[in-house]
This record gives sequence, structure tokens and C-alpha cells, in this order.
Amino acid sequence: MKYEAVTIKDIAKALGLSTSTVSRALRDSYEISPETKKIVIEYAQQINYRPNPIALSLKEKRSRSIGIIVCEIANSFFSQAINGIESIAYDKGYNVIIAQSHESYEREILNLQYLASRSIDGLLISVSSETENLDHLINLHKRGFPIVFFDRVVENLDTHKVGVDNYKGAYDATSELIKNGHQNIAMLAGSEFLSITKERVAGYHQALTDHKIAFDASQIEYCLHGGMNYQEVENALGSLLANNNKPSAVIASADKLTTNCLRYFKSKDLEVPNDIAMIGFSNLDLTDLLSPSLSVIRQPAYEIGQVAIELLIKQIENKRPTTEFEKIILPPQMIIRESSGAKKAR
Amino acid sequence: MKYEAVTIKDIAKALGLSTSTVSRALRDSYEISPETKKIVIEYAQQINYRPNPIALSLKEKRSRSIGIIVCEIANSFFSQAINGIESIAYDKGYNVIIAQSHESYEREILNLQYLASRSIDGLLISVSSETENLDHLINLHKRGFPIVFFDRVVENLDTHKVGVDNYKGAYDATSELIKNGHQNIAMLAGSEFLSITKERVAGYHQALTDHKIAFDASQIEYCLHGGMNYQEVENALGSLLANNNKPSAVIASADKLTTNCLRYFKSKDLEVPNDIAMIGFSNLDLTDLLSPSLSVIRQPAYEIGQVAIELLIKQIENKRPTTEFEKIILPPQMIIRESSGAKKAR
DNA sequence: CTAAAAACCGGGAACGATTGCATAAATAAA
DNA sequence: TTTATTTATGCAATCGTTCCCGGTTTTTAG
Repeated sequence: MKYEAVTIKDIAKALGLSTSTVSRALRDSYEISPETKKIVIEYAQQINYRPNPIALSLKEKRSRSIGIIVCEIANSFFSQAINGIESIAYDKGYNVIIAQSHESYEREILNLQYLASRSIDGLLISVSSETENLDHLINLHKRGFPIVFFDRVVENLDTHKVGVDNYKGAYDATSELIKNGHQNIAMLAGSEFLSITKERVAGYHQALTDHKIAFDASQIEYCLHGGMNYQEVENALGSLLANNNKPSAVIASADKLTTNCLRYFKSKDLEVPNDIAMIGFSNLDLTDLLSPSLSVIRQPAYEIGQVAIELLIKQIENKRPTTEFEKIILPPQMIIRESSGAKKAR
Repeated sequence: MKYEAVTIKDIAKALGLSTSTVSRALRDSYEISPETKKIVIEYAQQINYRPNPIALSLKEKRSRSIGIIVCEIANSFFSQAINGIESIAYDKGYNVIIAQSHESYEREILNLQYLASRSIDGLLISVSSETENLDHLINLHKRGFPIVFFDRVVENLDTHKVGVDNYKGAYDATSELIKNGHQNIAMLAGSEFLSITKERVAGYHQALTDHKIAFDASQIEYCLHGGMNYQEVENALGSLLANNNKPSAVIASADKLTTNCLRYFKSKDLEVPNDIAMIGFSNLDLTDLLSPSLSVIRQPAYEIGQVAIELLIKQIENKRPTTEFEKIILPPQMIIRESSGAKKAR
């Protein structure tokens, strides 16, 4: 331990100056003569002086660190989004503290308290799938604390929001399956609390309607934990396949849902896409290597992260409180591979 | 912004006490009368007082945050390890700051400077595959700064180290392929700088020797960036397959290497395991869904993270400088699936 | 040659919390 | 009653940095 860093005082003492002069010299103040500046800066460099960020935080009442809350970092979408966030944050001198909710409302609140106590300057959050009550976020927001939602945005809170066009993603996916001859298309949806789920369901619904296919509510199964545990997906698919109106294709509306759906079909020896076709939202970068290769709706995760952090930093560094909030919607990308293949005659 | 937190001063003023009394009352000092304590504690609770961690850090010269440097968080092994790290760290009141080297030596140094400037109390690092020179770490270590290496440990530095038995993992994998009738087994290895690569190569070598198969150095190709870019893997496999002594099986010694190897075989229309068999180190949890399903050597990533952070915190909280360092080796797990299947007559 | 204006630098308070020391009052012992 | 001891509280320094407020030169203007 005992990792004694060199301070501005050490420099002052060594050079026979006052701390204020040293401080000003290092910050290139006009009040300091060029010669003094030169001496101070050179000496500081020589002994490898680094300003203490903690002392600065205390003085400036900001920590230059921002909090991120996601459900899981071991999820392609989020790890990509975090990469996007970091790429900008580090450039602007912010560091990020990452917390995981593991899709639990309770842990989300705990995380938030924790981050708040670490005095972060702002928050980037994609709410847990259990999150229905928003009081914990509303409280902070009311006190002017900067919050930006990404991906899983919420409705009743006026802040910056960044996500994809979920409606379009689901609409396109559904249309693709219909184009391939499927009439009975089920939806394996995420948590009903999430607006992204609602939007995806709406896109699915509309595509059916536009193609003159009757909408059947029993063709939708919601997974509260977004497919985090396999059991949940197993139950959902079990009841979808037991439907009178047995589906010939499935849309999975989240990363984990997609892979667990495929896993389920494998375990039941259902051949994709012949026995049942599928297409899913996923940001995995090896969906091309799966068996069969997966048709997916991919979200621009990296860009979402970048846009979100930019909005957040802009809000943090704003002198006046922000009143105009932006909602930015990026387009999803559909990649067609084998799993959504045309339904063959049997 | 103006997110004004309540301080100990506010309490003191409101209650007509001094800040020292309030501080002591909140820390339950014996010097404060029970009545005063009660008043202070109740009022603090009422106005939701939280001690300012930054002020504390400044005073106590510790930030209660630890740094993690890994190559990529979007890598199953590392995201699982980070989960393990967090599970312990948060319990003990530490937060973690994650930085990614993206397998670049240069960025690793930048990250280290950054983390040091954020005055972390300790460091958990899995070095980049480019890292050969260790001066940046040696400097810190000499000054008594707590560092724990995990997974990619280095040799010439006396610190705590946590990893898996790479030798055994590679030995078992090689033996499995030999058992399945393969005599020409190539190795797609990671960076030559990394000790884990050396250990894996050694395990592979020994297994060949033990089975009376001649070792051929041209059957090994090293990938400096550990498979981060596909190009690298493409070149390596290209030259392995162009060998006179053409391999009938390949061992991939890292996560990205494994998946990119499979991707290469697909692109060349090589059927696995009939045209060429493979087994790889991987912590992906959908290797069972790949086509073919992959035989893998899996590392206990979560546990590695947990053990590493425990050692680090122990060292941080030690009064006296640590002199005895531990090296903990956990066992890998071999999961046999289709890709390593017996070689069929053609 | 004097007065005003730059130019340059130091003292010390402040940020929020802890803590050794001093001090006051209250109680106990002599 | 006087002295010693305990009890309860306050003062002030400290951590590293910035910045307001002065102060002392030196330069410039009249």
C-alpha cells in the first residue's frame, strides 16, 4: 500500500513557490510569468505529477463518472452498447461504473442507491424487465439529476431516450415470415412491462393486419425475465405449440429469447425452418454459425450507446437545466438467413 | 444540475451541534451521549443523509474502487469473470471500473494511466495479447500497489495470480482427438507472448509425445491478436491446411479463435468433424447450438473472478505489505460434443 | 517624477468528513 | 470543600485543489 502520490504542495515546496502559484502555472493562468510556468511545468513533468481527481471532485462537486445500469453485460447487445458508451466517455474524460440488475427490480433499486452514493454525475439506464414502478427514477429526475434511457426506455418520464424502431423491426420480421408462406405466426415476447415489448408486439400485429391475417392474442406469450432462465422460455413455447392454432413460425423478441427458442426446438427435435421457422431479435455475432443459421433483427447497439452518452454528457455539462428532451430512434437491420426459410410442403 | 446533497454541516446547523459531534454520533462513538445520538441519527435518517464518498476518499486516501483491465467485455469468458468479480466486490463495498485494452499494448498502458489517475485502490488485470514488456506494471508493483493477475498471468512479476490449468486443458483436448483417431493435429494458438499460450502449447506437445506422435512445429500457428480479427485466423488456418503434413484436426486455444476457426471451415465448405475435426477453448454458452455442436474446454470464469477479487481485497486491506503471493490454478472442464468426433474413413 | 496600471505572486478559505486535543460541566473521591 | 476523574461536546487541522482577495513589484502614462 502506501502509494504516496506527489501533490501540488510538494512542487510548491521544492520550488519555493506557493501552492496557488503552482496551481495557476499548471492551469496556464495569465497571472503567471512565462518563466515561472516553464519551471513549474517542467518540474511537474519530471516528477510525474498527476492532479488528484478525488480532490478535484470534492471541490468541483462532480465526479466525472457516470453510472450504467443494464440487466447483463454478458449479453451481446449490452456489451456492444457499453463499448459505444466507453468510446465516447473516455474521450471526454468520464469514466463509467457498470452495474447489473440481472432483470431484477430489487437489484435495480439497490444499484441505483449504490451509484448515487458514489456520486455519479449522470445515469444511463436500460431498465430491468421487472421494472414497472418508476418511483426510484422519478425521484432523481425531479431533483434535476441527468438520466438517459437507452434501448428499454420508459414512457412516463420526460428525459432523453435512445432506442431502435422496434415497431419496424417486428413488422419487417413478421412480413418476411408471411412472405415465406407462414400464416400462423407466434410471438415469443419479452416482459409486458417494457415499452419495447409493446412496440414489437404492435409491429407484429400491424404486419398481420396489413396482410389480412387475423390476430390471435393466444399466439403471444410474454416472458417476464426476458428469457434469462430457460424454464420460462420452455413454458412459453410449450403453450404456444399446444395451441389449436399451432404456429408454423415464431418471432423471438430478444437476444436470450432467440437463442433459448432455438435451444428448445433442438431439444424437441423440431427442425428449423422445416418443422417451424423462426426469426429473432439478436445482436450475437455468431448467429451465422448456428444450426440453422439464424435470420435476425439486429440493433445498432454501438451507435445507441454512443448517442446515449453524448446526450447525457451534453445534459451534464449544460449550465441551465435541460427542458427539451430528445427521443432518438435508430433503424434496425434485418439479416435473412436459413431459419426463416420458406415453409415447405410436407 | 444542482443536485445538492445534504451534508454533515446541515445536520449540525439544524440541530445546534458541531460537525464533530454529528460525525461521532453517526459513527456511534462512545463519547456521545445516547440522547444526542438518538436525535442526530433520527434527523439524519429523516433528511436522508448519505456520507459523501468523495470527501471520505480524500481523507482516507483510498477510493474503495478497483480497476479491471481486460481485452474485451464482449467476450464470454471475461463477462463471466467480471460477474464473479462484481458479486464479491459490491458485497465488500468496492466498486469496479472496467477498461478494455482491445488486445492493444498501447491501450493497456493508456488504461492503466487512466485508472491510476482515478486513484483506484487495486488492479485486476488480464494482459493484452500484445503485452510483452511489463514495465508499466512493474513500476506500480514496486511501489507496493496491489495487483492481481487473472487468466492471462505473467511470469516475471511476484503477485497473486489466478488462472486455470491450461496445460491440462490442452492435454485433455489433444488426447481426445488422438483417441478419435487423429494423428495430424494442428494448433491454432494465441499470442506467443502470453504464458497461457505457452502452457497450452506445452500440454498439446506433451499429449502428442505421450501418444508417440512426432511433434511438428509447423503444425502450430500463433495469432498475435488472439483471433480478434478474422483475417489473422484466416491466414493462420490457410497456412496450416497448406502444410504437407495436412492436419485432420485442429485445437483452437481461445474463445475468438474457436468461433473464427469454425467460421473459416464453413466458408471453405469443410465439414466438421468429417473433413476436419476441432475442439476449442471457449466459454460461450451456446456452443451446443452451433453447427456442428462444439466440443470445448471451458474455464470456470465466474470462480476465477471471485478468487481474484478476494485476493486483491485481502491485499488492499492488509496493514503490512504483502510478501507471500499465491498462485491459484483451477481445473478446466472438457465438454465433448460433435466437432471432435471420430475421423471417418473417406 | 509621480500616479496609475499592469504584471506577478502569496495567504487563506472552501469542498465534506474524521479525529486528536482542549474544554466545560458533572460526578466521584479524598 | 477541594481535587481528581469522567462525560460530553467543540475547535481546528487535515486530505489536494481551486480561487477570491490582497499585496508588491515593475512598467507605462501624464
